Amino acid sequence: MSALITDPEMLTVRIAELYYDENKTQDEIGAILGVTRWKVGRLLTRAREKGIVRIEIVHPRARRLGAERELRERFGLTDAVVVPLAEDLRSVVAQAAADYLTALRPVPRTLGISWGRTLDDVAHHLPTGWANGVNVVQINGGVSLNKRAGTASTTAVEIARKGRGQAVLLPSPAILERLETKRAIESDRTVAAVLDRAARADAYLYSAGVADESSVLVETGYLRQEDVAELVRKGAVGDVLGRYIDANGNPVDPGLDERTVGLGLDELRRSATAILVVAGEAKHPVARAVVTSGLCDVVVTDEVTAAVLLEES
Amino acid sequence: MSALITDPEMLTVRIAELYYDENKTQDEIGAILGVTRWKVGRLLTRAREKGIVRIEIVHPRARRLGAERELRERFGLTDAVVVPLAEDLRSVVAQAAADYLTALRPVPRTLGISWGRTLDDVAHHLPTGWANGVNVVQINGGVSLNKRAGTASTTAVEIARKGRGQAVLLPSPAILERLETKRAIESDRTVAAVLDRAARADAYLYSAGVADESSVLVETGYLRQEDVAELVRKGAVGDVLGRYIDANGNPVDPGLDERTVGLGLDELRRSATAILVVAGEAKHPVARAVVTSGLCDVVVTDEVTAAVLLEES
DNA sequence: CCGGATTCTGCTCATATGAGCAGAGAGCCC
DNA sequence: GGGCTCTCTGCTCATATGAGCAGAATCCGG
Repeated sequence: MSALITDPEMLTVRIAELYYDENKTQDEIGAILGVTRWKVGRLLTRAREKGIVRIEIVHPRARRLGAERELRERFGLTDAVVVPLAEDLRSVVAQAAADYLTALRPVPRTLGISWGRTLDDVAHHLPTGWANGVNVVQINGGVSLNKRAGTASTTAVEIARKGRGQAVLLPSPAILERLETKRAIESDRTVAAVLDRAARADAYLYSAGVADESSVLVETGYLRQEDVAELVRKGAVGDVLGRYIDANGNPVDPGLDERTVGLGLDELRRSATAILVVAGEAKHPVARAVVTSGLCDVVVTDEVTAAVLLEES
Repeated sequence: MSALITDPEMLTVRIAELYYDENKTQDEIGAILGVTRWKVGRLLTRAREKGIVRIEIVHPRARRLGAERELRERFGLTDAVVVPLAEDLRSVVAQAAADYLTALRPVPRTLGISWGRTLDDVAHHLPTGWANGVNVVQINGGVSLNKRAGTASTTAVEIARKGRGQAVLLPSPAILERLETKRAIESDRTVAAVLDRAARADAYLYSAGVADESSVLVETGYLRQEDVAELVRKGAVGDVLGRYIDANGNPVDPGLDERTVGLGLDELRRSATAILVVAGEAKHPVARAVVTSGLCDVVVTDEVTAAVLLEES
């Protein structure tokens, strides 16, 4: 076992082996290899930096804290949650969002949510009793017309139930054909009350949609494929709360935006706790738009999306 | 960032993340997650044990110290070197053997070696100046008849040259047809002198051969395929220094063994520093025989072979 | 519901460890 | 060769950490 190692990298490796595999003390290692314990310590630090020693946390619910820190710093977010890649990515990200919501302090009295598959997943992953008396408010329309109508309302109801609180649904279409109709609906007492609560929510939890023919807004009949194609031509990268935005986070079609019912983008921007949940390659462009334009304060996503967001642009 | 985690495993994961990814102190982590620092420490230990935290040393010349320890303990070896799996396994193991020899203290004044591909590889990987004046003695015959005659002698010469010493070759066939001839050769002054030095070497470095038609002893014409097949039928698993052994490390054919020139197995067993270098699946049975029967004091091998050796038998 | 066993808790204290520093050495430009 | 910077070395010292312990909590078979 006595040894005098010549090659300095080899020395580092041997030290790492003795320290991490055999867990000897740095002092002992120094004695064995004939170097001072400080050198051992320094070499160990370098081994970790150079990646000779790789420390990995193996768990489906593990997070990528390095990426999270970078996201916070780069985009001035209050928080970021990045999960490692997995088979069922949507589910893992939804779980992470659920965990985040559960751990969120102060617990929001009123939580504004959008709807869609992602939000529904989050709802399913929330534990019963994640809060004790939250009011959940839908912040964008779409209940009635939606084929997935069931889902849209049950999402809110489920989140509320598990948080031992009430759900407040927004009884309105997502987009109206005429501006007058939209104004009229907005001024209806029931709708106005909901929108008012939505505007004053303590936190928002929402996802974003991709601007292509598969969009739910197309699927549900609010828009035709041609409309979306036209929006894309104008620079749309996706939608947030039913509102199509460009890469800078601005509405691509102000007229359309005017006819969309629900919380406005500026109101969302004004919030201190707007949580974006987004996963998957298709959503990279929207995610980038939302994060860079300050539409969210917290982002929950997967490591690939995080890496894309962090690419020098 | 504030959080109160319920699920205990989740807590462990979060702690591991904060400790290893963010390198916060256990104290800080305790404060963040609302647990005592001792609990943090204990959970961290468990995380490592349970494999939630995996620490890996990534380097071609890294070793598997856990397996090495087990080998030492199980078989009463003075030492063991186990290298991770790689493309060029033979080369990695040879490198490891070369490293081991270089680091061996006290430096042997006389080193006995066998010959073959493995030993040749080791010779190539030794650095010039690995020792300062070693005498290298061949411990088994085979020089003259061997097609690889060049290799056999150059191996010894190269090891000696790089150790700034002299090589002593054994000028004899490996196996003789008649016992009388063998006795006669052995009593020849030149041969006897070499065998004497071989018997008194400070350390031995050798490999082992597989008992099948591909054996060098067949290739070189000492044995016929039928002979090897017969030996296998009698229980041969491979050869050490040209001597065929069974799973218990005993000669399978005493008559044949008698006619084999070179260091005897008992002499090898008596040595305090007999280093076996062995790699690859084909050699698992011989490796097992050698290691379990006390023919070696040190084994240098790959992790798969090590795992096989450590299997409960 | 009870005792016994096992696990969990918070603690003390000795030890291991890294930050920071000043001097030594190596490389390098003139 | 002389001065310059940059890295490397061995050190002091404050701090982080784990072993070991005794009491608390929990589990479990009767």
